[in-house]
Amino acid sequence: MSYGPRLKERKNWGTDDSQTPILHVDMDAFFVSVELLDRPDLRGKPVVVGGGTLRGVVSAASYEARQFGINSAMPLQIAMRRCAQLIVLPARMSRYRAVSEQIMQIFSTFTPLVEPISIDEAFLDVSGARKLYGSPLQIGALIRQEIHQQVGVPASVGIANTKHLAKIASANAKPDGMLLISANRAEDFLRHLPIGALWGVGEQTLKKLNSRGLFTVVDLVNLGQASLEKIIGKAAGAKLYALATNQDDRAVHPPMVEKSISKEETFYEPLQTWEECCAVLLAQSHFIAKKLRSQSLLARTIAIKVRTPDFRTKSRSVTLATPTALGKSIYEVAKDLLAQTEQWSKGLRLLGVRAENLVGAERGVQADLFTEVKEQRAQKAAQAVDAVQEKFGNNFLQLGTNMVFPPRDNR
DNA sequence: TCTGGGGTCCTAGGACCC
DNA sequence: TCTGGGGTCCTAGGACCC
Repeated sequence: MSYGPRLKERKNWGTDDSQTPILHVDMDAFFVSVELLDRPDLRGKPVVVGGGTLRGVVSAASYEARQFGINSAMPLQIAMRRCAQLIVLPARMSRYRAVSEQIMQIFSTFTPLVEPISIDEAFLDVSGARKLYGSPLQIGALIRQEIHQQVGVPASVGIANTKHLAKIASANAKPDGMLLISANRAEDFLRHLPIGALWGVGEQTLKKLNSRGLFTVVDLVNLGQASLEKIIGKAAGAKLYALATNQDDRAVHPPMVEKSISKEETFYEPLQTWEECCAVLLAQSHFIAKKLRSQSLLARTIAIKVRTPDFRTKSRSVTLATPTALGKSIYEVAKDLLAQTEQWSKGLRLLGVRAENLVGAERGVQADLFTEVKEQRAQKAAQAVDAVQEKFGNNFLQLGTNMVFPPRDNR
């Protein structure tokens, strides 16, 4: 594979980059690319990174794997069926995060206006970098070069006058390319795209629009905003119409604070008993509490999510009088919510907890923290009991209010 | 073919207040 | 007593993105 600056030749959407200050930089098959850094022997082979269990899905697929019809979000079982020699690697998130930080660091040497939108992509506004580094096109080429030399993974760059178009441009530049869409060619470029290429159009929206004979962006433009709003709702309609006509004045800005924190797990064997469910909720509640405190946040609303073996999903939530960042409080609330659903008795394929309505922690957090320390001691005690139990058999033990039972793996 | 986990945003109905 | 209208908050569920 060849790296370095190169402009996609297959389509020419202008060479005038004077009005296109927005770059969207997107790594190609990021997780796989990072794995290949550590496993060069796997280059050129069909490789995917995917969830560790049989219920997992493909997180990233090498271009060789894609030739077998394998895509991200595809169930692993199907992917393996499509390609017998498929190499499946488990995800190593901490490694990907480290590489991601390295890449974001490179971005920040070109402009302070960097907005990461996931682990492997970001928007950059380079309007202020012209004098130092050249035109957007030149900056795009430099960024690709830097990422290649310093990190060694391929990156694609889209350059346009709006965020939305820059994002679509980078998608069209893949793999390992760069695409500029000049401002005066923007609407022309959009018109020919299938509706599904627009950001925010998923399977459901596409089905709705296709069933009404709408297939390309120009169909949406001709339909008009009012009619579109009637089909897919007011907010979604207005948004989609704006994108279809390249009206997108969102600025590139540094990331906002998180609005929710959640932890959920899917179980190969559905959870069957109340005790199992509670144990999962307890661990998840503590995980969330820790994360809340590390960001000095309190949750006003606690929600749980359950999914039954027939893939039906339910949620329950409650808003507290006093916001909390305390594992025990979150757990108690989550347990009550679970009791309300009565879904757990049917067996749970998925169970999760979410903290929403986050507010900055001010006074009163100290007391919470102290309680948490006591709680950690209690957990250590519980672990000790677990150890004893592992030695002496599978009878349930009662310890204070915590039901202790053998870990899943032992059954 | 059988569907992860982390998020964001929107809708619609009901409660409540003035 | 038999019933308005606007605003805000809460809850459940759905669509979407990476």
